Amino acid sequence: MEYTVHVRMNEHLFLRDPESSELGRKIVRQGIALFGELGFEDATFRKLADRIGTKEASIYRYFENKHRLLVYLVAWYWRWAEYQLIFQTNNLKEPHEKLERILRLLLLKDLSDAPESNGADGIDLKMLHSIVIREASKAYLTHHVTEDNRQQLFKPYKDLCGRIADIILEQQPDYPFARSLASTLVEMAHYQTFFMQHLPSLTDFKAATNDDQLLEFLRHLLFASLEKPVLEQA
Amino acid sequence: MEYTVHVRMNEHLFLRDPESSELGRKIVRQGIALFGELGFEDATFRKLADRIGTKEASIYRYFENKHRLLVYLVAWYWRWAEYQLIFQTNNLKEPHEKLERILRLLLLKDLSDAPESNGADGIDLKMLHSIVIREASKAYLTHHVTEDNRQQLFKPYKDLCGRIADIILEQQPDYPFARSLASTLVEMAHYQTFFMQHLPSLTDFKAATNDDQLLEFLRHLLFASLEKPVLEQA
DNA sequence: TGCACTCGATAGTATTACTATCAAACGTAT
DNA sequence: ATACGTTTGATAGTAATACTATCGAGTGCA
Repeated sequence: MEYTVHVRMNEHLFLRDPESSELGRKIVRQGIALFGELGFEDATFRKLADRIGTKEASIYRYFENKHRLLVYLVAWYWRWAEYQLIFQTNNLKEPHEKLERILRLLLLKDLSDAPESNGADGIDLKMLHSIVIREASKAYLTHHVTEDNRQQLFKPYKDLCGRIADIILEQQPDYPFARSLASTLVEMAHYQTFFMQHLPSLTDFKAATNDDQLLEFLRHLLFASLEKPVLEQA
Repeated sequence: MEYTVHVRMNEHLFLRDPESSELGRKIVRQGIALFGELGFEDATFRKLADRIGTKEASIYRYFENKHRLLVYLVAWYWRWAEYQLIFQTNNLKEPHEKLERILRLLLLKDLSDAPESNGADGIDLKMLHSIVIREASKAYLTHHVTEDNRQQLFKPYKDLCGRIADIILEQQPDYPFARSLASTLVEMAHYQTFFMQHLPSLTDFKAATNDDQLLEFLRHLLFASLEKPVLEQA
C-alpha cells in the first residue's frame, strides 16, 4: 500500500512536534525501543540520548519530561487504533461484526507482518502495543490527571472508547452502560494479556497456546452483557 | 467489637516488620496519608520522614524503597479485603448472595463510620482504598514483575481473586472464565471509580449521585456472563 | 553491669531531572 | 556571497532523589 496516513497529534502532547524532524522521529522510535527494553521507570532521557547519539538537552526540546513522552506514545497508539477501527469497520453492516473486528483489533490479532502496511510509518507497533499494555495506565493514573485531562492529553483514548460505545449502542440501543463496557473491554484486553504473561493465575488462559481464549472471553463478556435485559428501577 | 484481627504479611514485603514497632506503624499510617495527598510519584521517603519526625535512614530500615512500601500497602489492603470477604460471606448459602456481597465489598459500600469496627487497627481504610484505586496497578505493572511475583508479593491479590473465582464457580460450575472474570471485576471496580471521578466520559455514571450505578453495572456484567451459555468448540 | 537492639543524627555518593548558554552547521532569502 | 533564522551539539551547572555507611545515645532485659 502506498498511502501513509499521518496522525496529527494534539499540540499539548509535545514542546516541538517530533514528527517534524529526523531527531524527533528518532526520539519517538528509539523511545519505544527503550521503554520496551527497560520499562518506563528505568528509562531516562540520558539513556535515550546515548542510544540515539544526541544529548539530553535536545530531547528536552521535544518533550517536557519522560512522563509526557509516555503520554505521547500512548496517545499515538490510541489514534492509530481509532483509525484502524474506522478503516476496518467501514462498510460493515452488522454492528455485531464490527464489534468482532474491534475485539480482534484490541488484541492486535490481524497485524500484518509487513510493517509498512500497517500505516505505522516506521513505528514498531508490536513493541508499542506491549508498552501500552504495561505502561498506558501510568499515563492517567496520576495525581495530576485533571490538569492533563484539561489539556486534552487523553482525548485519543476517550475518542476510541466513544466510538466503541457508539457501536455497542448500534447493536443494543437499550444497553445503559455502553461507555463503561467499552472502557472495560479496552482495559481488559490489555490487563488480561499482561496477567496471562506474568501473573497467569489471575486468568484462565495459557500464554503458550495461540487459540484465542482471551478473545473468546472478551467476546462472551461483551455479548452476554448486551443480551441480558437490564431491569428498570421501580 | 473488641477483636483485632492481625494481618500477617509475607516477610519479603519489608526489611523489618512495620507492625512490630511504633515507628513502623507510623511509617505505614503516615505513608498512606502521604501517598494520598501527593500521589505515589511525588511522595518521597524524605517527605515521609519529615512528616513523621524521623530520618530517611530509619525508614529505609523498614522498606527497601518507595515501591516496596506501595506493594506492602496494597498487599495489606488485599489481605484485609480477603478477610472481609470470608467474614461477610460466612454462613451464606446462596453463591448469588455471596457475589452480591463481594461487589459491595469491592466498592467499599458498607464500611462502618466507626474506624475501629473495621478491623483496620488505625489504618485509614477510605484513604487506603483511594490509594489502591490510583496506585495499585503500579505495584505489578513493572519491568520486574516476575521477580516480585517469585517473592510472592502479589499473593494477597491472587488469593482474593482466587476466592472470588471459587464463588463464581459455585454459582455456575460450567463457566470457563472464572479467574479472568474475577480479576476483571476487581480491576473494574477500581478503574470505573477512577474514571467516574476523573475521566467521566469513559463511564456512564455521575460521581455526584449516590445511586449505585457502578454497582449495577458490575452486577449486570457478572450475572450476564454467568447466565450466558458458552459455546463449545466443535 | 553488660549486651542487644533501635533509632537519631550526620555525612556522603551516584543518579536523575532538569535549565542555561554558546557556538557550529544548515538551509533559505536577498 | 552574505546575512538570517533554526536546529542541534557541547558543556556546565543546580537541586532533588535515592540511597548507604557510620556512630553514638537511649532503652530494655539478662
